[in-house]
Amino acid sequence: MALDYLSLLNPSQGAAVMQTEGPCMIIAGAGSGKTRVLTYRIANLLEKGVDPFHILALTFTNKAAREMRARIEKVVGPEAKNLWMGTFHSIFARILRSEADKIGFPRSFTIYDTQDSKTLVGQILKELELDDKLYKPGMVLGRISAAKNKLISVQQYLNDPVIRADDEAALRPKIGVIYQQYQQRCFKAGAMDFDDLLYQTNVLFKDHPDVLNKYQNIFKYVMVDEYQDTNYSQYLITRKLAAKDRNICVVGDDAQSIYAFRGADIQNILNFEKDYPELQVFKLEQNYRSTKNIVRAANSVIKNNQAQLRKDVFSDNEEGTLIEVLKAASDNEEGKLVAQSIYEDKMNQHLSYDDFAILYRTNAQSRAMEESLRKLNIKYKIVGGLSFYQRKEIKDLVAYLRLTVNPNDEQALRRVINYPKRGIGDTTISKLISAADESNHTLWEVVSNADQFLPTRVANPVVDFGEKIKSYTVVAGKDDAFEAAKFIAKNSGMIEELYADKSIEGLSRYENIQELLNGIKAFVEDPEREEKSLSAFLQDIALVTDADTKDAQSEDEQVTLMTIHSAKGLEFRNVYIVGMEENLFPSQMMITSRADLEEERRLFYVAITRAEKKLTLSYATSRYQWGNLRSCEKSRFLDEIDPQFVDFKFAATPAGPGAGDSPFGHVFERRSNLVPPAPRKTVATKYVAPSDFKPSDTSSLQTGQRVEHPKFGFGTVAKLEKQDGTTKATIKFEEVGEKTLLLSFAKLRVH
DNA sequence: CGTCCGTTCATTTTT
DNA sequence: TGAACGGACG
Repeated sequence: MALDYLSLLNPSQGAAVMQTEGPCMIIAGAGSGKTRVLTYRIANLLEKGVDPFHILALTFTNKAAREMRARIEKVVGPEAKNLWMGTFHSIFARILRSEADKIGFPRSFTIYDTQDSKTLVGQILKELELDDKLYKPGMVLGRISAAKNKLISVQQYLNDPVIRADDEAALRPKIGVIYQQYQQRCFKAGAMDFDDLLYQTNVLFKDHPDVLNKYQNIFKYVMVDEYQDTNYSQYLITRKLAAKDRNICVVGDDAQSIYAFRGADIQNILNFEKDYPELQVFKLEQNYRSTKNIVRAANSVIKNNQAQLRKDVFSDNEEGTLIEVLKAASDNEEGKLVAQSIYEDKMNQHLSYDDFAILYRTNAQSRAMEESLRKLNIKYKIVGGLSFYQRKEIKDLVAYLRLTVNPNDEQALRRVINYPKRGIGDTTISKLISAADESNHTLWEVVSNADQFLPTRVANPVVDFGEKIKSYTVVAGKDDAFEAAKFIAKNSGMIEELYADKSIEGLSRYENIQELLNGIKAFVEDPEREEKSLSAFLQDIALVTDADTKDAQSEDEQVTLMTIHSAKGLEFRNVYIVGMEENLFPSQMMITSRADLEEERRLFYVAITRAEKKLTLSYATSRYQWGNLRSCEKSRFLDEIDPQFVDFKFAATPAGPGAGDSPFGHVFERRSNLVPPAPRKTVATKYVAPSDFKPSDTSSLQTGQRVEHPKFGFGTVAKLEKQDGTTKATIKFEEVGEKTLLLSFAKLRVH
């Protein structure tokens, strides 16, 4: 039974859904039902008899891919499972795995996350003894990443006179050499970073036309979501894949391109027509999300941009309330006004805190907001903090798992070679590294043959460590991911180490490990998974760095706080955009060039169009920045909004004596009824060492003895361990809990 | 081998 | 302002 698409869609949506053959571009304004169109378009293809295995749909986030798959499944049923649908990175990681041997990588290659990459760059900088004032890992990695996204190989980078001149002008002539080292080290470690997943796919398709041909035949229909955010590398992949059948459909909105700083090239969407002269263009211009006022205000802002595709977004929704502008004397007061406004709106209009979002340009702005929300007892959540997989303890265990699957993974090896402590110090590690360098072996090869490089005494723990990892590899070869991970967590000593730590943070670290293990269990027990190996699990999580994993578990209603960037694609009933100040939004670093300023403006456009019913903008006339108070001017963007959509009444300068623009005045009066009860002074009974403190001889110290420490106070000896000639004492202190001290250093008085 | 303390540095970041 | 990192020191 054929679906009656046209009754479910407006005319332009319907036309885009029906046009299944040939190149096609859908310009989808904010809130115009883009996902709906993509969903039905794929459903339509399937209904016409196209095999789901022949359809490739690329997104930028896992969340987007998951949501779309779910929606398609609702329309067409379980067939949707067979679609090639996922993020660029996950789809091509999958392809690279099966073709890895063609480009010289192991099938089980590791994916380095940004932190691994940064650490590796840092290590290379150290080894090359470069000036750390000039060469910052983040900055260097940025250059390397930009090069890869433009498909500039190491050789091209080294030979290009323009690049060379650029780097030399910036007094950083060694970037090319670092790039070369970096790629070599990744290759040796059997690792790819995020950019490599796309870069190496291009290499694969370029050097192996037969492979390209194979995938051209598989992917008869290619679809790309958020096309305005593609970089050159992604652009070329899609162009190559679609070269044969030319059934490529891209969806995007040039007005929402906000990732140029990460290599996204807005020209990809502006020039799409040049690649495909027979292109069909559809414009989705009706906004179903926001009120007329919000949509029109957004339009009035974006029309200040020159580089854009013509479109006319409109709304048939109610007029709605005017946009409110709040003016505050300081960042703290801004927080107060926003929190207050949220509280009042919630109460007066019977809303849930889930209906509210506070958006800001920089993460640092969240602090003032959080404080004010807490004072009013408003629950909130911050999107985009460090995700589960970035926590130290999780990265530690994952490093063990990575090492088990790919022992050459240098970053994982260095992370856990002495964690938990097993007597392999920094000196030993440096020796191993230089041995690896000189003998042209991988670090792992040197570690597993450490007795050939080091004197036996120091080599022993290293060899033991190597044996341990080898035994893990064996376990992972026969058990599923859960059994293997459980074994490794226990055997490595991590569980014990974390369990011993009874502090609050220690407890939560222990729980996080349990949660990771639970996650692996769920992975293994998922009936739809074919591969249940450790390797499969690692592939799965390497690209799920996002906090988007599970969000459904939010118990209480809460206000959402996030950067504008992370708000893209989301919508909220009431939205607050805070920090509308020059040099903050637009950012100071973006006001020098027209292109950059236009990107900031698009960012503002994205922010405005998140709101369904009510939009509030706020700014402060002074703000703490890097420790000192600076005065601020309101953002030029405020003046770009057509004033007929704005209500400035709350931004008016308060009347009355002493008010004016002074940061004080009316601010003080407000403060009085908001000030929380002063925090009770916690008088800590701090131990102070007596002036006559003299350490005693501890060579004959016994377990159970009572001792005194100049800093920690009184305690009892719980454990004594002799190791390599030194003695470690674990002492239970009355004030500060358990501490492990080296007797040779600790000043103890025996009682 | 750890801990403490001083120095340094601060956009945005789907993967 | 504050967090994150590296070197000195017990």
